[in-house]
Amino acid sequence: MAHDERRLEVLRAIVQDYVSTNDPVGSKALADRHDLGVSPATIRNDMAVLEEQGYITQPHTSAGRVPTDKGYRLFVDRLSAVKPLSVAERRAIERFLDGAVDLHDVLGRTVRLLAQLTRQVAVVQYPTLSRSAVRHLEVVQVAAARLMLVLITDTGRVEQRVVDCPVDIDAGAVAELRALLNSAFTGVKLTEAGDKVPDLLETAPQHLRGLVATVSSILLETLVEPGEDRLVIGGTANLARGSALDFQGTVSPLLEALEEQVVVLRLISEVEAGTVLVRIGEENAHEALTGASLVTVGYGAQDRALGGLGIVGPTRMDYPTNMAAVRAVARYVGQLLAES
Amino acid sequence: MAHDERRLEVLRAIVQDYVSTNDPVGSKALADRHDLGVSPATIRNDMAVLEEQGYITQPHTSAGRVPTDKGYRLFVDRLSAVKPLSVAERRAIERFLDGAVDLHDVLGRTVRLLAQLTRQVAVVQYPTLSRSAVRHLEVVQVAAARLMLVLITDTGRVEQRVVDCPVDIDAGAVAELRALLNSAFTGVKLTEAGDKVPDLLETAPQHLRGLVATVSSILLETLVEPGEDRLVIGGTANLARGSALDFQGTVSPLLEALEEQVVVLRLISEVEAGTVLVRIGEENAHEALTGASLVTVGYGAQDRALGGLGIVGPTRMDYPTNMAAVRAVARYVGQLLAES
DNA sequence: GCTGGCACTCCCACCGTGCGAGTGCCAGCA
DNA sequence: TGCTGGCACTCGCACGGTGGGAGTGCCAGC
Repeated sequence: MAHDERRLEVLRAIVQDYVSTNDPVGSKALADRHDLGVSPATIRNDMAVLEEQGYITQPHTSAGRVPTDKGYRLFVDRLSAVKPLSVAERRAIERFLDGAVDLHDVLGRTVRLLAQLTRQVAVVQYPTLSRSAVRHLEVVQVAAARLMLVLITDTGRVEQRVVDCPVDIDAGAVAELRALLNSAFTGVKLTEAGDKVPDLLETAPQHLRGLVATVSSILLETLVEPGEDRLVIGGTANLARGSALDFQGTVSPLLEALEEQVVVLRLISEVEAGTVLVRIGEENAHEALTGASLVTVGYGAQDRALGGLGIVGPTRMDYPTNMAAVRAVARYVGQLLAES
Repeated sequence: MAHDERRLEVLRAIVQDYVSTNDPVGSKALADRHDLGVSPATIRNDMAVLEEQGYITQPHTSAGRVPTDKGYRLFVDRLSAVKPLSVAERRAIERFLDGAVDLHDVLGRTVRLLAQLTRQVAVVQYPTLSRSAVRHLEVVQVAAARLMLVLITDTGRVEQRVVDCPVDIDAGAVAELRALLNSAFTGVKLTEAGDKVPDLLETAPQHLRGLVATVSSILLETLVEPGEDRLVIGGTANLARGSALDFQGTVSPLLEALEEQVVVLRLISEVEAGTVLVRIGEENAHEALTGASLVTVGYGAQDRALGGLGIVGPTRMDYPTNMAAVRAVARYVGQLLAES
């Protein structure tokens, strides 16, 4: 029916106006600013229906309407097209990310870029260890009975662990150990590293067995485990900035949740490369994220996501633009990392 | 003169009361809450003098007095003793930091601990590269003409750089290069690494010269340079929390400055191990830090500071307690890192 | 040099009010 | 049947006036 379409048009107009002005929007303002072809009175009727359906609400009688989470959801799913970035923005992305010297630097730049582009809090996950493979394992002797294990993955991550050994180790053993570990693990996915351990133990010369066992267990325990994933966060100033109003006065619970990392990590790792995922307000089970929206996407090669990135902001945000920015940045980062 | 002493006592009382209540403190309240042995009228006279000397000020007529930056300075320098930590707090420090698996983890825990202990924003610098020595240099082939250089320092830092080479490299060359670099640089301080390059180039076999030159220059350019220092920041939620009032409404400039890192890094690296440094309000040249105080200290072995750590908060903070916390944490972190 | 008393200042919280934006409903019209 | 203009009603909010209270400076007395 034509009615339904117009109602959706009204909802779209409400979302757009509310996002840009931050004021509850009334029927008259809508009629003025949009070519809906009907009078305010008609719009009022539509609004009443939309309200009954739960897409909009009014903060108090005789105020304008505000989209609900459900309203934003409908808007994102059916009423908006991802807005292409301007040439200037594309150029800014390139300029910002080019010249990065290492993974840490790439992700640091990415998070700043994303924060600047969207004026929201930006979040970037380090490439997941669980989807990475071993490129090289280095063993460095730190003290007589202490080794440092350095894992270099094919995604460019470098992780270190200190291993305490029961007995002193001589330099020759270190070299042997290094060779053994590399021949066993190089090229192996971290999730499958565990399967290689029995073989490794068998082929290891007698005098190294104990050492190899200790080292492998540390490797598996501390590196393969999920929860070892890292997050870079930036643009928190954007939270304190305008959107104090959007979070009923205080942003500190949200900041705490962000610093805690674990909640956001769980959400951000449920991504696919290329598909932008939007979670709105109450859809985020966690309490501190009620009232906030996440826009996330996986980055990496086409076939597999190395990790996720995205933004966190008030539910009242410009979804089309932000989705575009997140997607574009992820694409560019994916390319950049594929090269190295 | 006895007068002067009592005046200082009055100043101390003002600072203490103001810090704990956040209300401008009047003569009557002072007389009630402190045993100054004189009447409010006398205190008023002292206050008038203190105000004339610039130690306190009143927000408006008929309000109580508030310490100025100068007043806090005097308080910190002469009127306060660093408050020893409670046993529970000491135990909390140990419990919090024990079980850290690597440098990243240690510093992450440190920053959370410090933020929790002081209820301020905590800042921890990675051990400065300029004061570190090379423990090991690893060279990993990433592509035909691309190497990854991994630097492991004696302070536990691991840094990586990607090096693009003009020509393809075979595996043998990589091994030779690794051996050359390690024999030249292992044990050498990063600041002195430059001096070793001429020797290195001379002893390098003909066919590796070009490669060695490329790699060394990357090493020196990107790793020895200052500005490569890193910062971990935590507890920003504490900023948004109560102290919104302390920063004339908005904390976002301060958050921006923190994320920028460079300003704070400059301040935090001017530390000595063991000596707690306090910078109050206007003393911080940078605009965004006006209105904020920094309490910093170097951590590391007794003889040399590996890096700095500290807190950032409103000028209205509990200096004695925070100074104690910062010092205790630095000491503990120093010990922890000395072991590894 | 300290003290109590006193007059004065001035912020702030409180309150009542009018305005305006916005709504819902209704009768009329295409 | 659905859209429209009109109208009465609601209610939040900005606004201005006001009283109380906390705090001060000064002064005379001890």
